[in-house]
Amino acid sequence: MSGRAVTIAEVARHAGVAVSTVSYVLSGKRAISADTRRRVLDSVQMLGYHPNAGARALASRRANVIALVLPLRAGMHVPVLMQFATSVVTAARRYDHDVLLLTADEGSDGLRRAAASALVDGLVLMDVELHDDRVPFLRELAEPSVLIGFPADPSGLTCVDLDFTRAGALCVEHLAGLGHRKLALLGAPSVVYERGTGFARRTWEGFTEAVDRYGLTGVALPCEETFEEVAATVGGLLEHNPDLTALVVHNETAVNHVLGALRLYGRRVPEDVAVVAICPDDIAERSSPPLTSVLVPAEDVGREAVRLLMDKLEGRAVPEGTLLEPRLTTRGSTRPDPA
Amino acid sequence: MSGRAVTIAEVARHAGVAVSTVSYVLSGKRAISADTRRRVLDSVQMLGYHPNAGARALASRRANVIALVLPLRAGMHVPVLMQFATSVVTAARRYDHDVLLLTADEGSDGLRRAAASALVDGLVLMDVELHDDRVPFLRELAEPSVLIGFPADPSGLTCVDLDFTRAGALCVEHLAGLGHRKLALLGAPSVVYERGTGFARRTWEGFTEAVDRYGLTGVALPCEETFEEVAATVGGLLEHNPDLTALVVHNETAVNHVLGALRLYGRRVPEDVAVVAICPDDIAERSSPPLTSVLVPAEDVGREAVRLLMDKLEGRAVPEGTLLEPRLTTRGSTRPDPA
DNA sequence: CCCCGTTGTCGAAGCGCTTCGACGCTCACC
DNA sequence: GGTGAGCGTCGAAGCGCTTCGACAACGGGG
Repeated sequence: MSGRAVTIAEVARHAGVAVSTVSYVLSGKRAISADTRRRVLDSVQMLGYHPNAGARALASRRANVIALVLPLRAGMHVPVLMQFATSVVTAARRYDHDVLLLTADEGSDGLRRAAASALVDGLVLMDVELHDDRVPFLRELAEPSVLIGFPADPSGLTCVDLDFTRAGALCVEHLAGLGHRKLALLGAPSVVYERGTGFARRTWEGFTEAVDRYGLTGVALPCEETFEEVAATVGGLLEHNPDLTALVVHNETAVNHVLGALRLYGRRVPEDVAVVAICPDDIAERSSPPLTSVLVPAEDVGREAVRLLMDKLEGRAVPEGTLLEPRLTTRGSTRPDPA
Repeated sequence: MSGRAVTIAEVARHAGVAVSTVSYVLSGKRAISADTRRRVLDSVQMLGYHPNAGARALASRRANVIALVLPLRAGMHVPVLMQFATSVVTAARRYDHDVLLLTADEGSDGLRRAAASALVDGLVLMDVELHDDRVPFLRELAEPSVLIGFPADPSGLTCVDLDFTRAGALCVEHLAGLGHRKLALLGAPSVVYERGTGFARRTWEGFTEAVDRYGLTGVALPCEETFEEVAATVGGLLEHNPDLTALVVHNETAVNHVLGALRLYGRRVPEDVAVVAICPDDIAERSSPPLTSVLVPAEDVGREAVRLLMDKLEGRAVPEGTLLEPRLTTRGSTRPDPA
């Protein structure tokens, strides 16, 4: 543990073989007799050998590290970010890679630094915005990258995300199936739309498109995140749309405030108003009543992003865009329209 | 950008000096004439040279990377974790270090791997529990580490945290100063206390101690996180303690439910019940009314952890325990007791 | 005027690993 | 019995950097 670290040379000596043989045993890049392999592996075990990452990176021109670039400011809900991060780490470990954490506030320079110094072999960027400075840079970069989220022009890139358009539509389909005719979407705070964050817009479009397709009436509004603003929005909505029977909420922070506001205005969920949320499962489950929801499959997206990056690292071709199919879970907040 | 990377040898050739001279210019470890320095720096600029991290690590026996170990499951509020993480990254960058992200689910083995392979020079562990498996391991480890949070026995380690005992006491002092005589603490979910998470207990102790010291009456309860459980807890509390005028809430997730429950029971904040929260500022500000709060200074804790780790890496002595002083911000949820 | 301490620079020896080419075997095949 | 194709192993050449010791060149003090 302490003192000088064990080197491959010591393992070789201990096992009575050449250094290169140890290397080949460990990498499996050449055939080695079962007998020799055993001896080497035993020595590795015995001496507690761990290959030096720097030396390995230098010689093999592969750091076995990928970068995970966090968004500067969360356009998405923070716990979801965290789920992404841990799922990326877990997935990367399965490919024997580690994860270097970068924040977006270094901008493209940070990415260049990490890539040019061969600190990392590839990059995963989270929460990419529609018009992101780093996108042109990534196109030029020799190191492969995968984006979580879609920029306005995804050509020449590799992007993964939940299919938010489908998610918005799915909510409408569920509600339409229950007989609701008049729906509303409460979305992200308006600043998020102005910033051009893709997922918020895409949900909005999916909602609108499905409402039209089913011949329903629907209204979509941005939604701020303090209780008072939410209450005002919900109040206005109910007042102007007395026949409203269903709400789609795509705003993790506000969703509990929405339920609070409905309580405040004496509307029961789901008897008077049905609610579908697009949010992580834990929020949906912890609400009262538990919410029918379409979850953001952070886990899956992270894993998929890593898989795509590994494919690119191996030189395999990958699709430009990967959209993950949303799944809706029915819980207590939706029920056939009583009307 | 693409093609082979620029090496120090190319810089040296371009500047007409020896490789070692370039190295010394860049590291500043030997005196170099202003003239030579200029030439070298120009060449670096011109060629877009970035030292190869692996080679540097190999030769200097310093990776210039530290590990950040995320908790397996959040005992603390997730957004706070994220703040920690970004502040650690930002602070590390100021010392010219990068951050490798590890999850706790690899346990001690993961730490050993990262340390033994010289991937990282030191470790920062988040959300350490009172009886953490990794603690004995860290004591033995040659690489220095800093813990965020205190284990039961912090001897031989370096730990940083907010002084939660003081935070609990500070809330009581604030309320006592406003004339409140009968207080309650709503804490973390009971499972957190059972798990032996230090910060939850310490707040509890600080609260209790200060209540005694001021000769007040106080009751402390764990608090679950669904609206219904919170409402039940708050309801029971109000019923059994009709003279209760103040609440301390140390549970970021539940705090909005607490406010909702108080609304539900017709108690106005702060007229009927004063509320002090221990939570991040953004939650306190976004509540209605905005909450008087003691914030968890994630930013400061992360920065301090990195500073301590850098000190250890340089061989400087550091204190075993560092407690950060809490600060209370008065907002709309507390006001002199009307009684 | 000589010697020695500074200052600035260079060359070369690693750091610990991967990988390439070489080489000695064994064995199947004709 | 000769030949060629694996198979298993070895030695050595780097990978790109840091750092140590050496050494000119230059002054200042005796």
